[in-house]
Amino acid sequence: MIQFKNRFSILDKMVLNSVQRDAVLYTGGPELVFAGAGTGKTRVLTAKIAYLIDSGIAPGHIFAATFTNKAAREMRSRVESLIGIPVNGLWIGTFHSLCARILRMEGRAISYDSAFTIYDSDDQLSLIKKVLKSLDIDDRSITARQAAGLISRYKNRCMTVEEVEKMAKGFYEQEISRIYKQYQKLLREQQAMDFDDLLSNTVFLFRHNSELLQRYQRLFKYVLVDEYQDTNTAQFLIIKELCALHGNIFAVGDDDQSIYGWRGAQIDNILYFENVFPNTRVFKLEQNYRSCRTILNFANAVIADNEKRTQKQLWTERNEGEAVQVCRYRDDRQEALAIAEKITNSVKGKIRGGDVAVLFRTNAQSRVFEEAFRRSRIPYILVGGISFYERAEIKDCLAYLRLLVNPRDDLSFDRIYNVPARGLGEKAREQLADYAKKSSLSMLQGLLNVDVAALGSRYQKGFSELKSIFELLIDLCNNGTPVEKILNEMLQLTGYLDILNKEKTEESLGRLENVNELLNAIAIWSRDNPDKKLSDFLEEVSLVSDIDSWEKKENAVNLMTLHCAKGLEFKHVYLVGLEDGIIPSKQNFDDESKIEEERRLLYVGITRAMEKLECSHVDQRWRFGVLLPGVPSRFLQSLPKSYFDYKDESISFGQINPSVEKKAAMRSKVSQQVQSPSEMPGYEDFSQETVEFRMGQYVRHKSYGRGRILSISGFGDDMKLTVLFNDGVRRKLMAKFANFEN
DNA sequence: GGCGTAAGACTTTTT
DNA sequence: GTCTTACGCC
Repeated sequence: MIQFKNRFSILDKMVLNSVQRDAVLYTGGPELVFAGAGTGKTRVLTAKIAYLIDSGIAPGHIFAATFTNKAAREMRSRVESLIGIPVNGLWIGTFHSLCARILRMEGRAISYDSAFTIYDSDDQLSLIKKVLKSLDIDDRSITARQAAGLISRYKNRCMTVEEVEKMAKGFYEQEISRIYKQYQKLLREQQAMDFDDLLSNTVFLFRHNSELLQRYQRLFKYVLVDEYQDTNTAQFLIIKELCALHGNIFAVGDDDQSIYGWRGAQIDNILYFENVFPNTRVFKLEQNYRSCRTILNFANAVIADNEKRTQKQLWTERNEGEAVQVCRYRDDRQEALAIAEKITNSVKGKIRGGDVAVLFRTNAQSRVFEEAFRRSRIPYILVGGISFYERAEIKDCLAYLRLLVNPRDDLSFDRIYNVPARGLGEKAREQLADYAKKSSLSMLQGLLNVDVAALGSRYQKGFSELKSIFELLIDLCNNGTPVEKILNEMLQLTGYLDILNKEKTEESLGRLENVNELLNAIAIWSRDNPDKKLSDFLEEVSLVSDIDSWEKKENAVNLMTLHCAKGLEFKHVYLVGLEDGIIPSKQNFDDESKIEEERRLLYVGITRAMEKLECSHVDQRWRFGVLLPGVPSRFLQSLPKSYFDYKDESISFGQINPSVEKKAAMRSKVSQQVQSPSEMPGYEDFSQETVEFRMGQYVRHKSYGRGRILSISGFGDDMKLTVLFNDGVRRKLMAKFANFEN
């Protein structure tokens, strides 16, 4: 029995309302906290952990699952500042990272050793493509993507290969089950797990090793779960097993913010929580501290249209606030330009760029905004898109490092055996693969074992080069050489750096910079984590999300998807592209439960706003290079007009919204400080380059001479220019390295 | 076996 | 409009 004393010492440090306080203090078994948007969910969760530790439960006995690493990091540091001591042993992190930790220690029970590799979705897709080829399945009948989706669904429900095999009906399902079987076999052989495996393998591990399960049941005296509405079946099973003995589960969530159904999340987990955990005590946090009344009413009205939800109504003591605006624009370009202008006017007042967010349904929508912001010289941060660790050159580097930790990772071997090119192609690979298969070795193990001459004289040079590189790197690794030194050595030995250096195209310079950035990141990481190993670094890298590295910058406007925005708040929010087919997404038209999820997504977006909310839709939108017509989202159309002010801005040509302009002009006159963009504070935050290029512009390059810009593509750091030089050669340059002379 | 060009697909959201 | 893949030439 746990003794709870010092009841109030910790609580006194936190300002909690009475429901929050009751939720924190309750320790009588299963507990479910419905925490509406902005009702202080994180505060309660943090207080709960601090309270448990203060009551005598060692941090190492607490298991707390959050939705992002960022949330985990923040929560850990808040708990530490509350109780005043470090909580090193605390198990806090995403489900994926917590499971990875368990699997690294216990994987032997399911034939995985502690050095297994984590495959991201790209790797997963590559491996499935390989499987399709080996099973001779035409990728026009089943695409790798489809197979990946279905396999992921099986795994999310913790269905084993055998179970799927048994229930597969019809040709299609049987084919998928064949793919699943072969895919799992390859993963096992290569000692690799995909994201779903981290969860499902943990379930399988517990399922087949009751002693081990009991050990963890005793270890974790308290289980806390954030964002419970977004848990999938595998996560649910893990939780259920872990608290089967004591029932000490504390789940926090909001069914109205369940937006990951497409990833296997079961909203039923939260809705039927009380059926699964008997004698559950339910708390409902309904007082919202974030948004003003107009916004909250708007949000309540939108979500009220959903059938499948628990009854609740957010309320606030905050002021009425400005009316919610719904704007109609002519097309997405006008939408972006108009919003850029509105933001420009806002930042002339007391609003900073960092207080503002533009939220959209799909990543593709960010482009027009980037363009408009560049034009208006508004600093911005784009969250998501192609992440650093997905870039080809970074994945090459990581593949080398992965192989040093796990030599059985054939997928990584495939990636790099001829990178940089050393004359080894498909034929060469087959030679080595034959040998490896005969000797039951992985590709790299085979290479290290084989007499290279036996693989054919044509490939001897390439293979012996690769072999000696790895022999050297493995030596360094065994000597405990710092990771950045190993990577640096790899870059030198393989000639990767030389090739990039020689190439001198502006694109290669970009790649070079990325590689250097990786070296720096590793060096910093090693310094901060002196007792961690290369394998730890690789794991952290595999499990980072886009939002994990996001930091609010004072002056930079935030651009992100609605999914990314969950859990965040901004003074001003622009919800853009509210058209039927975008939100709700066309692909979810068929199913009412999916429509409800889309409505929740909109609800999540709305409830991010504190003071000002503008929703917008356009008549026409550029997609795939053509203009497509659009109608306002059904979610807007079903709303009584009393909840918002409607503005048709599609009719205004040229200068947009003169009334806003006039007001802003008046305000700046009063305050006597008109800021030109270049004097904007924190302008150095503006990573997006200050130089602007136009099509047709004449430029002079230090080595290529004079030329004319033919086309511009991409934005920010990725902006590329196609320039026709006077020597008649067309060259593609990275704008940020172009360094033109005047 | 490497490199360039052309056709095709593609956009939901992400640990 | 952009990215990936396939194919043909060197």
